[in-house]
Amino acid sequence: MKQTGDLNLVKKINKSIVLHHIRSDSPISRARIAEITGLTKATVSSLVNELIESSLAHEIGAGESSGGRKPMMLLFNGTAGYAIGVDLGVHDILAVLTDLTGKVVEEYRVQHDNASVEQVVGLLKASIRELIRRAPDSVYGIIGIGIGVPGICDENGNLLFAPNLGWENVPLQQQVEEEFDIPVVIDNEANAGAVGEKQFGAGKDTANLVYVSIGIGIGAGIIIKGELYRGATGFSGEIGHISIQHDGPKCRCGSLGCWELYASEHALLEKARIELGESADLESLLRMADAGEPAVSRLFERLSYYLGVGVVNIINGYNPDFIILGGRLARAEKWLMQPLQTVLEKRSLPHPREQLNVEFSSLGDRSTVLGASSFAIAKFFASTRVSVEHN
Amino acid sequence: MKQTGDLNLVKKINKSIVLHHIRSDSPISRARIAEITGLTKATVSSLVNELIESSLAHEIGAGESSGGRKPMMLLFNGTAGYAIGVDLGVHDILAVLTDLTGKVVEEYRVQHDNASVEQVVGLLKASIRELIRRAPDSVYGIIGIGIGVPGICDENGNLLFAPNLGWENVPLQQQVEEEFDIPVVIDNEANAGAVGEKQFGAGKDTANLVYVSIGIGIGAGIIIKGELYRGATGFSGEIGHISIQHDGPKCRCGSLGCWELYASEHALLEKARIELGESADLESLLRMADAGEPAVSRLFERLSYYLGVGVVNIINGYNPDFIILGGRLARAEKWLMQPLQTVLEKRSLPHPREQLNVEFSSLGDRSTVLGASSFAIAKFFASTRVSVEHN
DNA sequence: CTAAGTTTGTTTAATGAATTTACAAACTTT
DNA sequence: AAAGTTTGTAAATTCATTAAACAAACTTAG
Repeated sequence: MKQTGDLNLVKKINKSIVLHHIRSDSPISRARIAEITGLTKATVSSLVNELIESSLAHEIGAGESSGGRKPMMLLFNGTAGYAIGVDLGVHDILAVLTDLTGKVVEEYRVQHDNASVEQVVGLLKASIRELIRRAPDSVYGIIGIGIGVPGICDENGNLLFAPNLGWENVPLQQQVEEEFDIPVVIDNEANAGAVGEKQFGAGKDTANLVYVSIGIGIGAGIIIKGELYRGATGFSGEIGHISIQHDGPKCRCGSLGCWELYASEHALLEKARIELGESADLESLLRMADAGEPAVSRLFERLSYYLGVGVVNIINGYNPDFIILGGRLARAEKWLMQPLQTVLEKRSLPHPREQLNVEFSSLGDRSTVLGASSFAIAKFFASTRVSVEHN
Repeated sequence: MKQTGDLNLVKKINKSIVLHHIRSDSPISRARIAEITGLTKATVSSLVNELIESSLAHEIGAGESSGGRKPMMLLFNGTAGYAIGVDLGVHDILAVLTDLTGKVVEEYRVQHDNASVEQVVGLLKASIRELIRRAPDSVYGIIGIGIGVPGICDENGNLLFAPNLGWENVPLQQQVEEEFDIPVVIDNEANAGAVGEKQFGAGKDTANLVYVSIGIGIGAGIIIKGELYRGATGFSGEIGHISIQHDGPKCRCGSLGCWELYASEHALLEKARIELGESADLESLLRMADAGEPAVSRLFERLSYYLGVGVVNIINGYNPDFIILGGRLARAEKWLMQPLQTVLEKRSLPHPREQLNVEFSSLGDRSTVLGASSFAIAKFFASTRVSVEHN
């Protein structure tokens, strides 16, 4: 049912607002918070003191006077607890331990051969266990685990379908929650990546962005007005299966001419195998391009073109003001960026484009883990203390 | 700045919840509202009495007892005020006067030849003036005007670009507001249509739907979790310009192979001209198809195919659970539905499709006006309703 | 037909979070 | 040193919700 209003809600809202400012505008004084929120100084004072009480904020001493008594500056206490973010990849697992600000303090990587679900989930749990072991002591301990997966999930944290892993219907959240008895959030790796970029990457100051993850397949995470947008059933952005050629080759999804048949890493390697007469991986293709092999540069150029076609569709369909390209293929930025820009300039509607920015991810392969950890932190603040939204 | 919490907000929230139930579950008793909202009987009683005070609800007598005192049933007072909804078309204007429940009480239609912006806006104002003249007396009078336009608008109600009208940068909201001194909302006709369908049409029980308006161009209105979704810049869903053939014919938008080049009314008529050797309008094509002309049926069949290709893109990209096809081409439902369904079954991902429904609009050409009027009503309740005390 | 139980809706007192007003402490400026 | 500013806390007030009590209106069991 819908949330009704009462004093509890009022306090929750205001505490959330106060904490938000301490988190994002720190160091900041009580008086300044009162000024920008419109709350009275008394209210802010009381809420801040409760936050200090619960170790989420602390005073760090007096600041500069502006003509009167010196303000007592407040800081968010990022080390009151720690979160774990995991990127469950098709061939490897990347897990990080972050503090409550999202800063990475420990990292753990492991390859897997994807032999069986049990084995991979076992490795996943082992990674988490290792990071828990390494976590510093803190007031709240490990407050949550976020996992980004290469597939679609439902709202209960079941991994419904992960084609590139070959998994179906794995109750991942339940399994991990039972193991560690810590709140777990599962979401698509592109959604996590979008949040990661929004929070820590190029999209920091943007309320509307699309993160396109170009790996073996293509996925997208869409953030509108600061919030992750999921489709009707909780998983959206199967954007790799938007057709860019209605009579193109058949895709395993049933449709024809899907974008991901043209612009994914898989598509690139396939084309390379055909045109170069031998199979190569992305790393060697990059080396060959660097060495000045024209056939390979042409491959990347062709890929950029198709990438651009799909990105134009995103622009026209979703109308973001920032597009961030990530995933494994982001390493080829050098070869992709310029031709991509050309396609966009030629093909996108003038109105949406005006204020549009396109960039490759600056977080390397960490977009997803950072976003996943961010999910865990958000859940902690939503359930325990206060709800966190806005911008 | 963000809204902080105080007692005012609490009351506003709860009053809004109570009114919502009176609007949608009426006739309903105070006790029942308390039961389903979780508010106490005392609170509900107090809020209901204020709503009655301000003429938005009234008592209609006792209902059936369920083993105790008979409940006093409440009704929403739909005639406390009236709203005007307008569909500004490329060749005509349709305007309606509705009560606060959205029920149409007066209608006004007029053709226009789109000679100049001034002339058409003049006709628009005349239509509104006529409906205001015809409006019954009421407590609040005309509470707002909503206008659906065939183009993209910004949040200030400026019509930025309407290609099929040939208009650019018309401050429509301002012009109409100045004329009548009544709050005005401007939005895209497809957005309005989506809201109309959600409120009064096939999409009543659906939280996630896409309304595709297939007219001279193609537009879409997207509703996610009951709310209209607009892109970053306040106008989204230029879905007609998603490319379904990356190397297709050039579109005026700059891209190639846009959907609307294949599946709009304009595309159909163009194809008809070429294949039949003479130009015809939609109405005559429908007559010819009814008369059994195989060349014409083939035209519709071909159109359905392209329609399907784009709809599959919508399904994969937005993941709605209801798609409603409206606009002028909805009249061809008979010829389009079956082949369209075939394409969808063949081409869409299994997961999204499972719970998907596709239907043609049942509101005829009224989806947009009803949605537009609904915008006006929503604006009234969002701004005025709660602060109607102590006038 | 009466007594007991139920349901509805109002009244009254209590709760608690924010606001308003006042004020002390700590600065800067003149 | 006096005057003015700024910060943060304290006390009193406000007000919407809740909780508890209750009267009115109705049904049902015996």
